[in-house]
Amino acid sequence: MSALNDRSLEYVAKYFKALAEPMRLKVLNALRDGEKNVGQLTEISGCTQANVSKHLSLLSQYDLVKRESRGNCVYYSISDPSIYELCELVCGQIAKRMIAEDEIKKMFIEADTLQKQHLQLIEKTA
Amino acid sequence: MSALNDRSLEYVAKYFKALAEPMRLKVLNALRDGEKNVGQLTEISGCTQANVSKHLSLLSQYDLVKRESRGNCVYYSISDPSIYELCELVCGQIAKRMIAEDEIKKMFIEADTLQKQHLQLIEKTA
DNA sequence: GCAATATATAACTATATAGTTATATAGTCA
DNA sequence: TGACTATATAACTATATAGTTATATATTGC
Repeated sequence: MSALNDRSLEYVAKYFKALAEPMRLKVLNALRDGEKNVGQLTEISGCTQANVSKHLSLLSQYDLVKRESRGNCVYYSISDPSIYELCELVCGQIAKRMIAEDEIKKMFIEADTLQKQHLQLIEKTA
Repeated sequence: MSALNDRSLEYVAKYFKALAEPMRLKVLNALRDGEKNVGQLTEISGCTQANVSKHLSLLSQYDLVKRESRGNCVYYSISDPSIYELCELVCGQIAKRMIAEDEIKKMFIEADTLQKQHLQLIEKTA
């Protein structure tokens, strides 16, 4: 990453872009416990078969998944488990942030409760 | 990543999306050796100041960069160096692939050379 | 206060792409 | 061969956003 030229940056960006889509992450997540065919992935993802096929085609283009047709089904599987490392790094980041958010939320709720109690107290004493 | 709900996937996807842009990667890359102000980043990136500002604002939103204004300049720096781990993982992937591509290219060039030699041979013997 | 500089933002255009429906393609089994 | 099932693709729409220009907002030094 020290002296990446524009072409390489372009390449890296495209790779990230392949992962920058909830539906594709859902598909990759579904493939964690082994290969699945398009029908299964369609069911899991909850969107149309056409859409799943399109996403799989893109993932396949970036070698994120392997394609193997057996019978009249096509089975997809993770081609390189290191993508999960990526996801875990990101999830780590996000977990940190969510915890922070939760703490902030709690503080707000506590503050809110305190304020309400305070107002009730004022009402009573009035 | 075992049981990520849709909201989390959305979150992860957005994080990747922040990294899925060549110009933003260029900026992050430029920040490897320490903080830089918007002017410097504009010069390095080779695009307009407005565009750099917009990208910085997005990176800032995802806590990928820290913002600090001193004087009438605003200095940005990497807020979490673990993003470089991400980039290195991706670069590793891409390096592998580029080597593979190069090998394929070589094979084509060799095949091409062979074919030309073959055709010349045919011409001569004809 | 006023000029000069640095950064952010608003408004806009152009482009990419996620999702849809409809259709094409390919394999299976009768 | 023909019906049936599974997958891929074409054509389209809607939406998001990268980049642009012009302008607003700070901050500094006079």
